[in-house]
Amino acid sequence: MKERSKTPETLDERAFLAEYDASHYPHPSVTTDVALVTVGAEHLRAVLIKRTRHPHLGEWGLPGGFVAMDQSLDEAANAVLTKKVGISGIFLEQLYTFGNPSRDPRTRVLTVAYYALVDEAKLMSDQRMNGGVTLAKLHVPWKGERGGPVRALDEQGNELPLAFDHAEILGMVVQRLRGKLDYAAIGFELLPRNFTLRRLQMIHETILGRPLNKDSFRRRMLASDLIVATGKHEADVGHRPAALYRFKRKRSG
Amino acid sequence: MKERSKTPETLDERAFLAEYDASHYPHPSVTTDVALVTVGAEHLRAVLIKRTRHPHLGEWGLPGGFVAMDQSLDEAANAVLTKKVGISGIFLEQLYTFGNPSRDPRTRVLTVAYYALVDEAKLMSDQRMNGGVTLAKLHVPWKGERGGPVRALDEQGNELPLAFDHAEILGMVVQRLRGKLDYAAIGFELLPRNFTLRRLQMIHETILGRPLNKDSFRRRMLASDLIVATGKHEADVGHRPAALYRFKRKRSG
DNA sequence: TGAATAGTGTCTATAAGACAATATCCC
DNA sequence: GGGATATTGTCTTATAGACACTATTCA
Repeated sequence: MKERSKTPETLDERAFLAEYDASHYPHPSVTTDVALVTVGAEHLRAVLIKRTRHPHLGEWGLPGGFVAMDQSLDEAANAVLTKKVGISGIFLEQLYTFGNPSRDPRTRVLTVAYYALVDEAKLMSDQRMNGGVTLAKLHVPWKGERGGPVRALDEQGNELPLAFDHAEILGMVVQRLRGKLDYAAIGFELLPRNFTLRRLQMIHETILGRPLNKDSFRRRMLASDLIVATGKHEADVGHRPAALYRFKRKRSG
Repeated sequence: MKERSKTPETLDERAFLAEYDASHYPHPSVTTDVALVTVGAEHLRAVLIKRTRHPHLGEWGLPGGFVAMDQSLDEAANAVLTKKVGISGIFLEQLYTFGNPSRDPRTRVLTVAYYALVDEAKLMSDQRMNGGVTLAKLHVPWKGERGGPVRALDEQGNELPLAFDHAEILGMVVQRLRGKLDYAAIGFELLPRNFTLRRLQMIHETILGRPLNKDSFRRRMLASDLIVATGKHEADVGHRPAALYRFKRKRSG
């Protein structure tokens, strides 16, 4: 540390201030928005909150909040989940940072977007979906990993207008999920602890938006070393009960 | 639109201000850092600039700069390339946003990291690598897509100490490149317009850090519909000259 | 001609898709 | 037993890796 003071003290200070004095520049506001995604029977779904303030009052937006000065981005995203949705301890990963200068009409607001994954049963178990909070169905108007905005629909299939650039953010979430599905263990984040291969396949099909070959899917999963048979089986299903599997957490070594 | 004004005007204004008045909160500084990467004979390489200011004076950092209030993040990253390295019109993509509160000892500084890819010949053609700017060799101490920081070395193999969290950023660049290589056309960004299959394979091998099967690589590339034979061949190579190929830009449809 | 790498052809192993047959549960 | 889905097994096809062989250039 001491070697650095070879440079004259005055220069050090001048240089230092030139870069760090925040008040020299106006700074953008920084928020984090979290797309909390789950997979229902037929659709990808995301938690949306009805805006009670301008701008985009009455439209639907992702849960979000400002990043505090002493908070890491991950902490800020976790805080959004806890405070706005009342859920924690789930898969959460940074997605992308959206910074178009005109994305918020008030002032310059960057948002560091995250996405979170959760089993639908866990999400619905508590009374989280009350007035102003909904679990919208996502309609993806493109195939494969092409990308682009998605639409949000309510139970009746009515369009829920999305605030800001949140349709883009949700679109990128779908794109990311489709891309990661093959090589990352994200399907399991959307299922309860024990699950059948059929349920897992349905998760994959819903994310990808296309049917998968059953034989091949089963073989790949069983060969993947990602899941273990629990020895248990379904019950009360009206047909031969399927074996229940569990996600094998990555080897501790 | 008129329905919204059911809410009293005063509430509108109060709500509006509560969210938008920037001065209510201190805001973090936001910079963008760009990892400009190329592939040399044996190594991945990245452009580094020697810091002439505190903190981390004398260490090496990625080219970077503040994001201006009227600039999109992409524009800010492009401006960094133009102003700090004197290059433009190359592949540039957002990587990740780093926001650990202690990553910069001065004040809270988020950085939206980008990575850019360029053909080594194009980079070296001009006199860009002068005092304080170097094209460091990257040493990746992990295999596959595990991730983690990488080290920067000069021509003699001496360690170039990296400032801030730039070793992590470069590590994530390598991770991203390895992940995208199979399904995205990024290899071509690192080559001149015309190239041989062998050169393309070397690019892939350098990025992945492992040898690839020649027959299989050639077959995959020729079947991929991503490249076209130009009809031309190498010259003056001391052995049978290889056919030159060109990247086929995505169909305009 | 020899060194060196490009390019072709063939064989084998592996994984995916298709399909048929059998198993097991609830009603 | 009948309905419904699980699970197993076999066959076919596509792709990757291995290897042998031929082709072409410069020195």
